[in-house]
Amino acid sequence: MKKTTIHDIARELDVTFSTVARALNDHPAISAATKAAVLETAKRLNYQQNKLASSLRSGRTNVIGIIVPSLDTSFFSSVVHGIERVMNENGYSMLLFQTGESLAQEQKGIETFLQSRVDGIISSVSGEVDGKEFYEQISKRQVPLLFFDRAIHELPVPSVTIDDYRAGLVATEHLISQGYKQIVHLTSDRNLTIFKERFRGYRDALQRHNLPVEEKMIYKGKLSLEFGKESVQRLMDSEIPFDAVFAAEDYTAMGALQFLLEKGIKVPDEIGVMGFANEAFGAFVTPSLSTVDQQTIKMGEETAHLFLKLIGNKDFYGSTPEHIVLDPILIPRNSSQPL
Amino acid sequence: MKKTTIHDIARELDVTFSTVARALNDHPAISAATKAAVLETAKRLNYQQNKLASSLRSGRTNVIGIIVPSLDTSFFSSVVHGIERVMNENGYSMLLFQTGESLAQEQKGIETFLQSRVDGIISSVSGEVDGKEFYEQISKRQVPLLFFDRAIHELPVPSVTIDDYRAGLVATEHLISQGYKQIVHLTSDRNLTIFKERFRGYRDALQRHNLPVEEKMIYKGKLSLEFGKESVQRLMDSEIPFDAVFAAEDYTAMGALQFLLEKGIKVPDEIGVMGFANEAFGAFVTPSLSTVDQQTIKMGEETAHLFLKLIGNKDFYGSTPEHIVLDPILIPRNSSQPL
DNA sequence: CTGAAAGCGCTAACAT
DNA sequence: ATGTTAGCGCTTTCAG
Repeated sequence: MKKTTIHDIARELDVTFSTVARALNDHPAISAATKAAVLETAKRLNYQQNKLASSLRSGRTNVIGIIVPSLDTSFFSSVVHGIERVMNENGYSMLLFQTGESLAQEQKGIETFLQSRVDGIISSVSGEVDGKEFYEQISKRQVPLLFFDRAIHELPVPSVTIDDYRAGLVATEHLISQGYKQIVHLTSDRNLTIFKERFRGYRDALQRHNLPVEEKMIYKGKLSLEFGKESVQRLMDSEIPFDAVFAAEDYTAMGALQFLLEKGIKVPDEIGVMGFANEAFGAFVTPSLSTVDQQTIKMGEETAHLFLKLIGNKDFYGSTPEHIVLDPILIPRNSSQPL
Repeated sequence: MKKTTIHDIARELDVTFSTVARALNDHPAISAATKAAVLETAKRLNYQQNKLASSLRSGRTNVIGIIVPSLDTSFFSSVVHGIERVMNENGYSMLLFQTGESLAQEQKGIETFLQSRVDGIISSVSGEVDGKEFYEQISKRQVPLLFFDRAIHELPVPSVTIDDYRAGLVATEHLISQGYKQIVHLTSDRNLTIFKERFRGYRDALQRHNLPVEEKMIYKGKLSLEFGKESVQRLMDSEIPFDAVFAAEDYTAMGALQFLLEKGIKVPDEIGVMGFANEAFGAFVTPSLSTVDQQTIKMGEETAHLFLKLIGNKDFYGSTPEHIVLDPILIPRNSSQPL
């Protein structure tokens, strides 16, 4: 069963294929009668436009490429969910690529997208990317590029992020306002702006309230349940006094929380715990985990909307890039609020 | 800056474009010297193959389309994660489409994929699809199709699922083995095989152990935290005696669990609770939630492997479809195990 | 309102 | 080992 083309429809109706093409694209200069006939025949012959041919000729694919570290993370899958919904409503398809935080994969993804002639690329860069050269291969080709959450700030590229500095600040100030004074910070060892910003917020909050910022209170590692446990274990082993833990990610906070409870320490009365990301489990655990919400779906939607707005510009890289910064939402729960 | 094509490379090197094409595709009949020269020039001119042209001509896109209800669900995003990783390793790109459980969206996704000439479609059908006609538009076009998790069993299409019947059976038998005798089942009102199978397992487990299967113990609704709470509320209001709840999904189980705890009922001592899906929160809540793991990432990987295996066949629809059925893994935790 | 013709960038059969 | 040629199925100018 060969595939139906506009030539087949043309032959049936005894018109030329270019008339058929116009009818199918709802061209104004085609009579209603012809359009109806073409549409009917197309349906009857089970015609499906070949987008490859159409894109090759027109230079537009209506496809965008999305690069994320991993979909097996509620943060990214939720943002992608938001992006896809909006882009889809606006006639775009989405090619998806996971990097697994590897630079080689990121390179492969970009190349694939470029070769597929996507109309734009939306990326949240992996932890291994540093320097701007890497992503310049995209701007050199004049392919529209947007970052979300993890941006490369040296590059004049639009982005949608949350205010991680403010998030770190607000989270820490919340702990301080609850009476905690010796606050440990657990953060990532990856070289990512988001974590540096959260740390800056933590640091500034302490300073603002005349609390010391101490090396021994800051732990870096691979964010995870285990890292949270280990860190608290190490703190206790070295008998460093602390009365609260602010982790840059919820699983890590959860690890800390679990370890504390196992050791019979009362949370939040003796030690307060604060996470980051608003994972689903936070609301369900006991004590419920205080955290910061990143507005994931909104981030995706805003990213898509910004893309749609900018794609109209003839000169994407000529205009100064727009940066949308979403507000983090503090979600105080029981783990950080002693009576 | 016009894009470089094989013609540009050919001109530089004073060969024909077909020599360049061959060199680029590592054709055996091209001298090493020419290949090297072509590769060097390609790199220098920043050449990127145009996959649209190549696919249009060759009839293969190396793109597969994935249809899922929503990425904002840990189950689906996790499976997609597994599919993407494997397909990507094998040179495929992935177009992603979310249906939001809507038939109209599902239709749109299929059409887009067909028009994009994907090499295959992997789908987990939405709750609104019934009958096989819908998906026959794909088989009619001879485009390889695979189902995962939610399949249409009337269609001779390969699939990767878990044994939901067994899962329901094992989960219920576990409850029975723990001494529970009046087990409520909370399930979905959607017309999906997965839920019917879980129910069948529940029913058969009761019958096997000479326990009555009663209408009043079975609640159908939109699976969610709220539905879990409501159902338990209603049970208590109508004073129907029960000693365990088996929900077909973890959030629903969590709702039931929370409501019971709020009412001062001891879980698991007075009432046992069992969920389904092994959501992250289950391990963290108190009491920890017993559940059934669906091997999501493995499901994705198996789906991809099956696809890769079958795509080789010249006659996809000629051979009897292979069905891979994964074993559900019972994860007994505290919510179902009284001392 | 419709037709004719060119060409997007590549693959692949057929030559040489 | 390389060149020639003919499309893949469409969009888009230029004609009429």
